[in-house]
Amino acid sequence: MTDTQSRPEIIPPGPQEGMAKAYNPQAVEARWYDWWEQQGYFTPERDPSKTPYTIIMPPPNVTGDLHMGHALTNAVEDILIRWKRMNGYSTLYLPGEDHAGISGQNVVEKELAREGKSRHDLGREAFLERTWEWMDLYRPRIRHQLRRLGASCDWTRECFTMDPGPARAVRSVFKHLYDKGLIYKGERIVNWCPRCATTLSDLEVENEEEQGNLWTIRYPLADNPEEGITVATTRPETMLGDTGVAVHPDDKRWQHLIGKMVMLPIMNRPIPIIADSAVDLDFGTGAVKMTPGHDPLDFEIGSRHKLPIINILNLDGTLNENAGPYAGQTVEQARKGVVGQLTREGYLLGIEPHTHSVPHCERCGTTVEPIVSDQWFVKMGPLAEPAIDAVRNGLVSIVPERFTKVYFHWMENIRDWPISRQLWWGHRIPVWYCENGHRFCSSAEPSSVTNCPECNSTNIRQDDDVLDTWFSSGLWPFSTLGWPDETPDLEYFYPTDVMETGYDILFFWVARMIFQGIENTGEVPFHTVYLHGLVRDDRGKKMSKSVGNVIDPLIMVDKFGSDALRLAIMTNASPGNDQKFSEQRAEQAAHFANKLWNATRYVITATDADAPDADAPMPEPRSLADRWITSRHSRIVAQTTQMLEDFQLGEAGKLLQDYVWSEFCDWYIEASKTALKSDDPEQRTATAAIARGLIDEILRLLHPFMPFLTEELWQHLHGWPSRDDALPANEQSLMMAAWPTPGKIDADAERDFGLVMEIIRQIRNARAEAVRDAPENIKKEMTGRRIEATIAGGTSTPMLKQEADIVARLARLDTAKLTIEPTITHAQRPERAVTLVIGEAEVILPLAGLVDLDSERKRLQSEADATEAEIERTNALLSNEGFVARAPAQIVDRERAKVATAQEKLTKLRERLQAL
RNA sequence: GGGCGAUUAGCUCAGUUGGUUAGAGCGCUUCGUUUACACCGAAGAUGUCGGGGGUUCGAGUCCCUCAUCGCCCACCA
Repeated sequence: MTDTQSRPEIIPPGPQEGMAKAYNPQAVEARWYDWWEQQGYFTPERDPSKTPYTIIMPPPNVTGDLHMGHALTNAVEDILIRWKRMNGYSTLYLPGEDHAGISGQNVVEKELAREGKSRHDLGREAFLERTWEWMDLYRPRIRHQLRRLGASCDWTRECFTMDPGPARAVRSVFKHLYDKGLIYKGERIVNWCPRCATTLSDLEVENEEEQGNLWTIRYPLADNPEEGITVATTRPETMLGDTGVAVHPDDKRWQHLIGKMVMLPIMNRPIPIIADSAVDLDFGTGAVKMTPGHDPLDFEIGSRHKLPIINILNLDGTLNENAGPYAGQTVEQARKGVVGQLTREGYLLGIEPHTHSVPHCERCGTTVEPIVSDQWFVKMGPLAEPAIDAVRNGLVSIVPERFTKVYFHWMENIRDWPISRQLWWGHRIPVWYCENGHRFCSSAEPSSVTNCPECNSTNIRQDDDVLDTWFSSGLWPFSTLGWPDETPDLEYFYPTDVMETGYDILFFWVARMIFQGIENTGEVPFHTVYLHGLVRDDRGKKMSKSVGNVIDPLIMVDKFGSDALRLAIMTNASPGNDQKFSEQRAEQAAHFANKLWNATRYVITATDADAPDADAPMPEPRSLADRWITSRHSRIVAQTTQMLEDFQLGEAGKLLQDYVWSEFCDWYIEASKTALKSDDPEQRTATAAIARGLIDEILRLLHPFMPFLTEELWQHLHGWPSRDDALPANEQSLMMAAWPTPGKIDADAERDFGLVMEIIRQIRNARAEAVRDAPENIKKEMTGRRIEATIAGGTSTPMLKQEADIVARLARLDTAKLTIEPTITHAQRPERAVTLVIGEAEVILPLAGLVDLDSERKRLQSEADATEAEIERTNALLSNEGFVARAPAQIVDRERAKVATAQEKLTKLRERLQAL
């Protein structure tokens, strides 16, 4: 158990010492969450002038701490919520917790077991009290963990599935479906977990392939023991409950025996041979023993032929009195005994190894036994149909789209849903029985139900069973908003917008919410289902407590910060796909957080003197670098927004991270340094304003991903610690700041600064190469030394002259000796120099003593060869008539331009080669 | 038995209407203490995009097929 209870001290926002030099996630994260909440930012107004945007949080089970799956779920949801909030929507992110039916009961039973007690020792009431104690202990833990993850949810609307509101919704829905005849009680074959002592739905059963045997047994005819029928079975002990043998009506081998009776060995009971086309001719002997009490198919065939049902199992999985001599034994013991006896008595004809799937309880792993039992069911046919239509008609869309098919397949083949559970913890079935044998359903508060409506008897008893936990979960999108009352919240926020959850509970939960929503509210509960994948360990294994490969998200938060964890978990996967997570991922994201901290800190301090009024609009960019980054920034804003709209959240995060690091930091900040030291005050203020304006927008763009860090940095940028508390509350926080809108694209600036970057890169490269190849003594001399250069810029000369300081600084050139000319004659070239041809520009680096003619010739030659190859390749493409005719003009033009540029480059390279 | 996904650099993975010479992070090599950041910067190496076939002017991207791995669904005893 982690120390997630201890809460870091809250440092209230307000006058501080100034911005810390080092990024400390713990200090940053402790500051903001409570403040946000106090400011009321999490609680949306039902403002009719605004558009609502609602996400109901999938309620975590109150059975333990949050795991990485929760961290992912809540990161995705919080990103969407924060993004929409910044776009002016009235956003509701409604938190809650789930009572978790079987799991909830199990954790408490386990705790009792450590005290040597069972729930029966306590009795129902005391046990429920004990369970509530557990819930009261764990719910605050979950709350605290969600807060640390930064989930900007509205705690004033928090719900628990067992709260009075949702409980009333459960009773109302039950009564509605009951009255409509869609809930019924009946004897059906169900999955029984002997350990949990309850029924399970098919979804709660996991089938596992197991190595077993196929036994063949001879059942003699009742009237002629010499003759018989041979059956094959994987579970010989169930023969004790056999009430027939089935063969296919067309089976030549057994046709003549149809209608005859066989004598069931051991039990000495005559049972009939029946014909049913559900029997597979090719499996085993073609004859199937019928155990309608303990096999789903046998139950089905048996009910067609009115075979008696014999239950041979007690509820704890041992055999009952119907098992004759084997009563009281476990299934395993009985199997051994039955096989032994059959062998001894000569009925066993053979054993062969056979793999078959064995059902296990999803929660405890115990082998599940099919038994016939009186249970409550929801009739699914009429409910499934509109739920299928809703998705087919696009009222609900599923992201990624491929899960739509999975949804259809399940819904179209759906079977009735067994909803009663033989547990104590959960919503008790709102049905009562009176002494006169009447049964009635009431949606009223159970303690107020006192009389039978038919005979007015007060001697009534409520059904002992509780409902499948997913029954209440299925109502979650509206039960949390006050349904069945027509509350203002329901009116305003429902239907909700996005249901975000793991693909593993598409059937359990999503499908059920869809049909419950449609049936009970007349509307789909949400328009979009976004499904994320599983978080696995670094080797791709599912994280599980028993394997011990679980990564605790709160430990990651302690180590690297919540912001880093969120960014890491988001950028590590694409929608619907599993991800492998390792601590290294979070560490990497923490590095980015640190980078952002330092970059912002630099921008603030470097521009403070020239900083414009924070509310002034961004000035027109003047310098090439300013124009370039402004244009690039515009593109990033547009792309990020588009990606978020397309639910490409991870891609959006990666794009931003990449932009900030390798464009804004690596190039723009470096380039801006010369402008910020410029003698021209106008240039200084313009660049200062742009740098501040862009970092402001960068923080906005990153805020949904990294809420704490960006808020802190943004506050610093906007004058905190001297923040004026008199400002309107919604102008004080980044989380309420407006989402950026893309500005103009400046293609010229992008191209021109691209040339500058390329010149710088190539000078750096040439220099590094020359130094690397130089003799030891010269290498020493050259290390760290600035060099001189001449740049011939063609028509780019004025632009390059303007950017000369940047080029010189970043390429480590000696500014005193950097000359920029439109052209350069061969006579002007130094003897021993490296020539770089970059676009229309030529760079001459007199790396005296480092380069000899031979190696320079070789270098130029290989570059010329490469350029020639490129021209050839492109020309081949352009001479392809199909390409020119059918490719978009834009693409063709680009190829043509490419040839022209390359041709020019080649000419220059050849000239230089000849001159050497 | 059906269905879905994956297969891209040494590792983990992006790559959504087919369009420059296929990208990122980590790792690796070399260099670097330039006043935001060594949790850093610069330069570099590594790919028959699982195999085969097809459609197309053009395929990692679309179609067919095969292989390997994984998942989901299913009443073959």
